[in-house]
Amino acid sequence: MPKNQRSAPVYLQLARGLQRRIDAGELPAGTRLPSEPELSAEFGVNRLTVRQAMAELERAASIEVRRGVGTFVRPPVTRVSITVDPRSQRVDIGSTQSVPLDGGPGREPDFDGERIVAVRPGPSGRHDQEAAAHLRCPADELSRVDTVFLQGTAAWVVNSYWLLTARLPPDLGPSDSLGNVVRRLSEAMGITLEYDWRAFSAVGADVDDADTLGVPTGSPLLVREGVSCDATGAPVLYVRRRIRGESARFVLRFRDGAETGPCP
Amino acid sequence: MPKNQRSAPVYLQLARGLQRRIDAGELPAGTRLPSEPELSAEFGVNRLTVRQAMAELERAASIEVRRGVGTFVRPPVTRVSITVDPRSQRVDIGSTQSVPLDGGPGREPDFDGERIVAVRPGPSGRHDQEAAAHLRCPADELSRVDTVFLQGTAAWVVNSYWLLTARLPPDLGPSDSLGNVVRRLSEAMGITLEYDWRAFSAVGADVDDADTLGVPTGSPLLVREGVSCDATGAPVLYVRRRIRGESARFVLRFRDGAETGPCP
DNA sequence: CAGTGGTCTAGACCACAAT
DNA sequence: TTGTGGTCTAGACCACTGG
Repeated sequence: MPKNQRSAPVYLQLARGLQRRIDAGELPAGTRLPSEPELSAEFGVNRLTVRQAMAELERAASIEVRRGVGTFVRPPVTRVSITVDPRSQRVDIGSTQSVPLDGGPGREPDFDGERIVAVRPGPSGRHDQEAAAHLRCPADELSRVDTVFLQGTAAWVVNSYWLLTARLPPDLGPSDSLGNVVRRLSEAMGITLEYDWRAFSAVGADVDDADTLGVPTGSPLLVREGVSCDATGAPVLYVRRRIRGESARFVLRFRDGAETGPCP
Repeated sequence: MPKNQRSAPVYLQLARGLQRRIDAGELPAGTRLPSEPELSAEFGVNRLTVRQAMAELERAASIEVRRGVGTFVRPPVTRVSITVDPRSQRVDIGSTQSVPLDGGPGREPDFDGERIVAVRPGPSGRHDQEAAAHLRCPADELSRVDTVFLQGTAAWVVNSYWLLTARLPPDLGPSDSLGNVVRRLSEAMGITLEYDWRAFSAVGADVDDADTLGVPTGSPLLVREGVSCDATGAPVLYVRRRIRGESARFVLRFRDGAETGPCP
């Protein structure tokens, strides 16, 4: 319906054709597609062109490519819902959820929780400026703490905290693990943290996050960021969480009672 | 820091190298990168390898590739914030915002608003099952209304509504435009719609949405979906909005007063 | 081992934007 | 017209997975 000039590139035609067959149920979830050489021969195009089409579908999360094995039609995504009551403020939105990672059976979680991967005093990256603006202080007075939420060996959330270096607990270090880092920080600072604001947005994974999360660059991530403040309202902590797009969804409920239909 | 087996592919080394120089401010926003043949010669690799690296950075939204012109370092994203008061329920979260599209100067909006692009009675796609589950009715009794939010000629939101075909206003059709479609539907049904729930998640653009929004397949989209119900609490309308990731962010404020620091 | 997808090369033609 | 990025080919070697 939308754009339609001249003829679309071959790889797009191929991708759309396959996508259509997937949508129609003609290629149900789990189906193995023909191998790249086979498709290449079948459609009379170069293997690279086939690969380009496959890359489209993979980015659209329609197929899963397994090296050395084959490519398969993906099942529809199932997300974990993290429910938020819009009336009760200061609820800790989705801080300690345990989430079943997709990818099927056979995953034995050997560790669940938040793990610190880096503590960097001083400016050290792309988001320091924003953090400084949100916390209304110079960027060079801030430290950044990076953590991941693990389930088993796989990370499903990467997390960055910014706070004044002066407030950073000295005993905090990499490979320090387990438990709620926010609570840890809050106790170390002797402050009760309150929510100021939280925001939701979507970004593509940058090269680093993609690496940490084990997803391709540009993969959709759900970002939840915000500022926490002390009892006087002074901003103390800026948090920026990047969650694998397929993993979670935040839900706001507006009606009372146990209105539990087949909701999210 | 994370993964590090053997040596990374050339295209990744190249991409990371450039990304590092961008992050360091060595290649400020707006800088034009050398052309593909130039980079190809400079690093002694094939042009396709260079292109693969470029594709990585483009998916990471670090660079912008302009056909026939060149590739340029992107400025940091600036989002429009759509603020939500978590205490006031049933507020219409971000329904009628007008948003300045990125991409620089020279865009004269000739039309802003919601425009219907398709009205399809009966099952017609991938999300019909979910819609039916949310509305607790058979999928073949539902109709789907697709709309886009335009600014000028560019779409920044694609929207799908599901409701009982029996409730669909007969005078609703494609190229029907302007105004708030939800209000229109609500009036036609003679029902006051209330929020049941709304959820936020991130997905990659599928082939269709990518086409409509003019973004590459797999681009991060912020999804806001939910169910509206009538006064008795019966689910009536399921909405699924896909918003270009770079365009918007939803903000929840938890503190009272005019706490307007350099917030989101 | 054979088959799969992942990377890379060399070369070609095209559509597009600026001049 | 020139130079840019977009598509496509033919062929090669590799790393991984499974039996």
